[in-house]
Amino acid sequence: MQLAKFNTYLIEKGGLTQDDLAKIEPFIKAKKIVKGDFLLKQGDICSHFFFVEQGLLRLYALNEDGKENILQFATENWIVSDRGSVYFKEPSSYYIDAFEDTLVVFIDEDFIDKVSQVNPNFRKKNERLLQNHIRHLYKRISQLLGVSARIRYLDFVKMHPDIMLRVPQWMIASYLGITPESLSRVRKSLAEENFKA
Amino acid sequence: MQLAKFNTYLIEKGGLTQDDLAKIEPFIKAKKIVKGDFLLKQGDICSHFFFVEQGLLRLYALNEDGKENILQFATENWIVSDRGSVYFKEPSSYYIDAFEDTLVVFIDEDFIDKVSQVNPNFRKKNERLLQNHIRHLYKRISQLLGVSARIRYLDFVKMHPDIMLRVPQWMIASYLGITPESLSRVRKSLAEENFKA
DNA sequence: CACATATCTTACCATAGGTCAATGCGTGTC
DNA sequence: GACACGCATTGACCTATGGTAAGATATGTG
Repeated sequence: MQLAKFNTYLIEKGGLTQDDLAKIEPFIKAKKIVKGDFLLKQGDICSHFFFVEQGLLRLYALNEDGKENILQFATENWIVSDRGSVYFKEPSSYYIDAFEDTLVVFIDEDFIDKVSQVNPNFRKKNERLLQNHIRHLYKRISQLLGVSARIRYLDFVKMHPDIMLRVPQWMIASYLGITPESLSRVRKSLAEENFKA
Repeated sequence: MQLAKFNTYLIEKGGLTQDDLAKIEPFIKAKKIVKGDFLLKQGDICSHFFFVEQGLLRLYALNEDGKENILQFATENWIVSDRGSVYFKEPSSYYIDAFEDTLVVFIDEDFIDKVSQVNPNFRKKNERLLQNHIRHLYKRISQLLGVSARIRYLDFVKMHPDIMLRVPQWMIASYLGITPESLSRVRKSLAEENFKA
């Protein structure tokens, strides 16, 4: 299986060398999953981090009325998981499924330990990635706390133009925390303003 | 300066021994700050993680109309910071200030490296703490996406009864993403229901 | 005590966004 | 072409929450 992106990721973000890569190659497990397949369901204990080599995954929760709240999209080079569930072996509250046929690299805690043995810098690099992830989550919370749906949408378009093109609008609405109808209205009002201007 | 809680934290959460503690003691910097003091302002580069030995800090953003959005409270045994700013040396978008007189332990990147040299397990433990933190942030996002103000409030009361008693209601409203007036109404309606029941 | 300041509540109205139902539109299938 | 399906839009109406302004309450300070 060709895992060009995962290898590049390990080199650029994880600080590994080509030599290191050769050593850890045996530990790498990847699998092709098809659109609609689940990698995690509510109640399961999440066993892996999932790196997207090619395709598109989504992480979401269901609220009491059965409505999906999309917490994250993961396209190429993204890692998605219920990290809490992996680390603390607790049942997850979330679902992860594939919205496109997706080539996924399965990363377990063990893998991180092994890579760290091969290259001790890896743990520190990994820590930086986590800190960066936390930063993004803060930004998202900050937006949800104090920013209108309209602006959140504009921000999403700017930040994730690629995802815009790959998922239906109702998923973006779910990610933004509004209904598809509301998003449609926001888009209409934006379009009208652009026309006037 | 007595740092009983920080020491306990390093032992219990960081996996250090008493011996380790003795070795790193010289690197520990703590400082008493008074109510109203800032540890971080928008535009600054955040230089430390802040461990609260005693007192109460808050992390917040200002939106365009100058309204505060409180991202996090930190009471005893909590660490708060703009981690992105620390790690990537970028200007912060946030403020951190003290709402009570607070004894703060200043932790820099260097400190983490030093402790890791003394006890190599520390880095891995630290990673777990980060993953746990991420889990909480996901929970918060999930709530903001799909849960009413009323339920978010009830959840806050259950999760943080201590903070309830130490900060004014308008700060809790800010943390929940609503106005103080709305929170007042939520509380009223809850009170009425309890009276009926 | 008189006063100032901060917080919380209440009442009234405004608005963003939700709900429901109908319609339209594009694509795939037979 | 005819139909079904998933998605997006629209309109009418509803609800939660926001905005404003006025009191009420509490606490501190001279």
